[in-house]
Parts: sequence; C-alpha cells; structure tokens
Amino acid sequence: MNGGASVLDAAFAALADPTRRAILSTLAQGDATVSELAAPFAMSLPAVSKHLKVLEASGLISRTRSAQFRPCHLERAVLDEVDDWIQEHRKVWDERLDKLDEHLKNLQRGEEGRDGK
Amino acid sequence: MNGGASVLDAAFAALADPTRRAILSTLAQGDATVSELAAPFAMSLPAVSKHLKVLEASGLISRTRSAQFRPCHLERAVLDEVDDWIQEHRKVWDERLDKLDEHLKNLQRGEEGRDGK
DNA sequence: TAGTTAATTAACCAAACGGTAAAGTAGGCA
DNA sequence: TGCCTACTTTACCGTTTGGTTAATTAACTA
Repeated sequence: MNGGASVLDAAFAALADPTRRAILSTLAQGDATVSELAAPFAMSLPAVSKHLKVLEASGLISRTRSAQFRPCHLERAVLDEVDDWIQEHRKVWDERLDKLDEHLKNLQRGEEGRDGK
Repeated sequence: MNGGASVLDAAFAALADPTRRAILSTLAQGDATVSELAAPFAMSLPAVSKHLKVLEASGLISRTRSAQFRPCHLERAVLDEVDDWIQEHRKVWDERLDKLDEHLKNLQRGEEGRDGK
C-alpha cells in the first residue's frame, strides 16, 4: 500500500523551511540564479546554496549551468507527489468524517466502541 | 503577501517524518489510542508519544482524555492549509509553464534574457 | 596572464530531532 | 490500600539541520 515514501520524506522536509518555500515562490515566477534568489534574505550566499542543494536533492528544483551562473528551475513531479499524498488522505478523512457523522446520527451517543482490530 | 507561515512550518515538518505520516494514515481510519498507534512500529512508547506531541503541536491532530486513554483525533484545518499552499503554487507554476511554452513558440530560440528586475 | 564575479566546498558551531531507558503521573480495579 | 494499565516526562545520546566564515573552483573580462 506504500510504494517508496522517501521522496515524500525529502519533499516535506524541504517544504518545512520558510526560506525554501520563499525560494520556491520566487522560482514560480521564473528561473533565477543563486544570487538573485539570495538577494531578499538576510543570509549568506552559502546558506542559500545549501537550501538549494536540499531543494535539488528533494527533486523540487533542478539546476543547469549557464556560464558562471547556475539558474534554478522548478520541477513539477515531486510537488505533484506531495499533492497526491495530501489528496489521498483528505479523501479518506472526508469519507471517514461522513461515516462518523452518519454514525453519530444513528447512535446519538458515545458507545465507546472504536471498531477494534 | 504572506500572513503567518509558522503553521506551515510546523505542518510540513510534522509531515516530513514517515512514522508520523503512517500515524496519520492509521488515524484517517478512525481515532485511536497511543498504544494502538504505537503497535505497528518497532519503537518505544515514548518515541510515539513524542511524535504525537509534534503532530498535536502542528495542529494536525488533537487529543482528548477518556479514562487513562488519550484517544487521538485528526483535525482537517491544518491539512487544508497545507493543501492551499500547494494548490496556490501549482497554479502559478502551471501559468508560468504555459507562458514559457508560448514564449518559446514565439521566440523559438534562447534570447538569453531573463526578465531582469 | 591577472583579476573579478558566481557559486560551491570545507570546517565549524549551536540548536533541533529522533531515539532510548528510567522515573513519574493518572485513572481503573481488587 | 495497593497494584496494574496507559501514558508522559525527564535526562541523555548521536545525528541532522541551518547558519557562519574562509578557502576553492569555474568562467568571463581586461
């Protein structure tokens, strides 16, 4: 039921940092170089470089070379996987809440019985 | 443009751990106690307890008391916020890719000019 | 060739993380 | 009252994370 979660590990971990999310937001408006991405932050270049390495390792971005620049580029696939996980769980969640709602309407009180294994 | 990101910080960080995602999956099928949630894992009770504390702090779950049990319960709101962030970025992403596509069709070559600030 | 710009790598540090074992707390139950 | 059950809290430990500065690599430019 669970085929390869390490992508999600890295993706969620990458998304957990506000600096990295801001970088992704910037990048959503177009490719950018490391210096350009670093500009808005009160943070050294190497720090941003590390964030980009994390993002690249997660697969959320890719980097190419253009002379001495390393333009960064967003990649959709991993964000799609993250979205898939969330949608899947929201679905089950919803169904479950519907059932619970129905259940409550039927019982109208706490029978205490979670459906044991 | 960015009002309060700390919820996302905590939520993404919480989701970054596979054990915690598994706990959420279990919980999606119904509320459960700490011991029940811990059962599938080769991990001590305190470890699971910590994970639950992280999940609770992120707002992804809530916990009540029922005698000596602490049944855990999924909360939708935060997952919805996470979903919102992702949808927002997928949207911009898509628009941008569409524009790029169009742009490429118009130019058919690398004019090298990123639209500078 | 020497110098400048762009970015990464290396070494280091403090704080956070994920786990442990052991002790403490709180609520049934005999 | 005293014990069992269900959990949490408290050290403690090794690893990872996010940042720093300094040194290095790579490519353009004079």
